[in-house]
This record gives sequence, C-alpha cells and structure tokens, in this order.
Amino acid sequence: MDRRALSADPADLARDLLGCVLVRVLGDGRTLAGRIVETEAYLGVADRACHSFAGRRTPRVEPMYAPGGTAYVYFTYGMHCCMNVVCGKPGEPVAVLLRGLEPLEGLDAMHAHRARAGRPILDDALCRGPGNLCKAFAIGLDLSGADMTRDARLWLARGSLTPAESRRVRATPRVGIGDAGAWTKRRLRFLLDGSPGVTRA
DNA sequence: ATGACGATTTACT
DNA sequence: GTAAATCGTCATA
Repeated sequence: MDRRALSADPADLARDLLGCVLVRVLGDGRTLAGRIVETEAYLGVADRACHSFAGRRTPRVEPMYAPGGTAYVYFTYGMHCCMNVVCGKPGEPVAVLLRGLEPLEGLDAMHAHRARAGRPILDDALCRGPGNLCKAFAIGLDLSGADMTRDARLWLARGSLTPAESRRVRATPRVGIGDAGAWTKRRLRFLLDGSPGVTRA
C-alpha cells in the first residue's frame, strides 16, 4: 500500500485494513504473510489512551510523528512488542494497532518463532493478539520507524473482504487501555466477527 | 539513579 | 477468575 492510502484518518484506516495483508520478509529471504482481521485506532494528542496524548514526544513514540506508512513498534510488559501503522496527516501522531491476523504464508517460520516449551500452537492462534502477531512475524523494536511504503522487510498489500465478510465487521471499545475517560468507551476497535484470528475475552 | 507502569499472554486455582 | 512473568521507557529527583 502506498503513502496516500496510509495517510487516511486512523478510524477509517483501521476499518479499511481489515482484509489487507501484512507481509514480512525475513533476513534469510523467507516470506511471511497474514490477513488482517482485528485493529484498533489511536487518535493522537486528544486521545487519552494514545501514546502521543497531549503531544507527548519521546524517543519511543517519535515514529508516530513520521509520515503515514511508518511502522511504530513498542515493547511492553517486559516481554511483548506491538506494532502500529502510523497514518493521518503529515506530523499528526495517529496510528492503527494491528491486533490479529489470519496466517497465509510462512506458517512454519511462524511456528518456529512462537515455539516454547510445552504445548503446540494451533495455526489459527499463531497471530491472534498484538503480542503474538509480532512474535510470529519476528517484528521487534528494530522495525520501529521503518517506512513500510519502501522497506523490503515489512509492508502492507491491498486486500478486501468478501461482501459476506463485510457484513461481519464489528466495532467495539479498545482492549487493555486503562481508564481513559470518555475515550475508554469509544468504539475504535474493528474486527471481523467469526474469524479465528480475532482475540477473545 | 530510582521507581512505577504498561495498547499482553499464559498458566494455574 | 486471578496472578505471575519481565524489562524498556519515562517521570521524578
């Protein structure tokens, strides 16, 4: 997807990214791909749940101020990374968090990335959840700030929902944000109801 | 330098 | 349902 498409308003883009494909090319040339089925929009300086709330501009969030199509990856809970697609007008620190994918290509590598002692992981669960998605795709802090309209390691491909799927799109409040006042209730999470890649309660 | 806190996940009672 | 894991980041000093 190009700069123009990725410069849309976050709530619009969060909805429109459903059905699009996240593509990752590993260092060894292997390709991973997944279809986006769950997203959240973060609306910038006015949004209490957003990292750039009140104009906050630290080294971590700096990529949010970059042009649409920039990746913003952050580390949290001492063990997980989450990735966003920066969007909006130039300099506007808004973004869309990727929360769930349906694995399409490179399942072997995803399994290898997610592997841990104990139980096997179902294909459907490989990229379910923002932390799991990043783990499966080997997306770390090194990719924060990457320009996904140019970078050979990570980009977005256009995709669509079938008419039947479009009818299954839902909007709900965002997950995991603390008390963000009125922003807590805003329906800025978008998901394809029924998809195995969507997080459950 | 220090302390509190996560846009989470998993395991266990 | 509850709790633990685990550390980069940032505000405070």
